[in-house]
Amino acid sequence: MSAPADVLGPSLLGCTLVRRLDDGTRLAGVIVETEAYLGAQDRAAHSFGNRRTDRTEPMFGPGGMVYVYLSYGVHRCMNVAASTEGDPQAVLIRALEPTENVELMIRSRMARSSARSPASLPEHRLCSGPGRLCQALAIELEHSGLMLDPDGPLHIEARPPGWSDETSIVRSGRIGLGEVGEWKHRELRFFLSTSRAVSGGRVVPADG
DNA sequence: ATGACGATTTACT
DNA sequence: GTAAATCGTCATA
Repeated sequence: MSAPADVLGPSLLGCTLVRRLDDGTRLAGVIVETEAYLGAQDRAAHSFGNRRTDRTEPMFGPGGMVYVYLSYGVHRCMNVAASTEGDPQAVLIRALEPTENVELMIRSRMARSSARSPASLPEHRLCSGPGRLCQALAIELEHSGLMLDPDGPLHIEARPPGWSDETSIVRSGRIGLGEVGEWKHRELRFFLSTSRAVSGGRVVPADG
């Protein structure tokens, strides 16, 4: 977790994000899409220019600290702080392939969105976006500032032994940014080309 | 105290 | 493809 964000981002693909509910129930999915935010120099990062506030404080924490923020007044997005304490880099988790307690995740999504029927939430769309996965795993603002911890509400498990999807990792420009100059086009989004659960535009750099 | 602004999702045309 | 929803955060006063 102390790797820089552009290294941590792709290395989280294939790992499993686990949400442990108060009663011990596990909601989980394999990470298939991430984005790196490089900190003080990155015009697209909340921590650009070392902007340090109550909200962005977790980005300044040690690698493995969770940063959750509210997007568009509607959605939560979860990040994991990268690098070391004081260097505000982070990796945004953008999509998962649901694996554990999927029925419960569907119910969690319905309770937190205007979705009316499970039919509108097929497995490959359940967690295919940063806001969606937070709905499915019941990730809230109150989780911001926690450390990833196997005994806590959130943690990340290593790739299974023999994981061999390294070759299907693809990169592209980040999604949904405003006017941030060159930073808009730097390839800091990482996803598995083999996954159907990645969000929105499956934009691959020229030739594909 | 107030006003502007989103690292998005959904429904509808 | 377009548009609306919706509120915490941040800057300014």
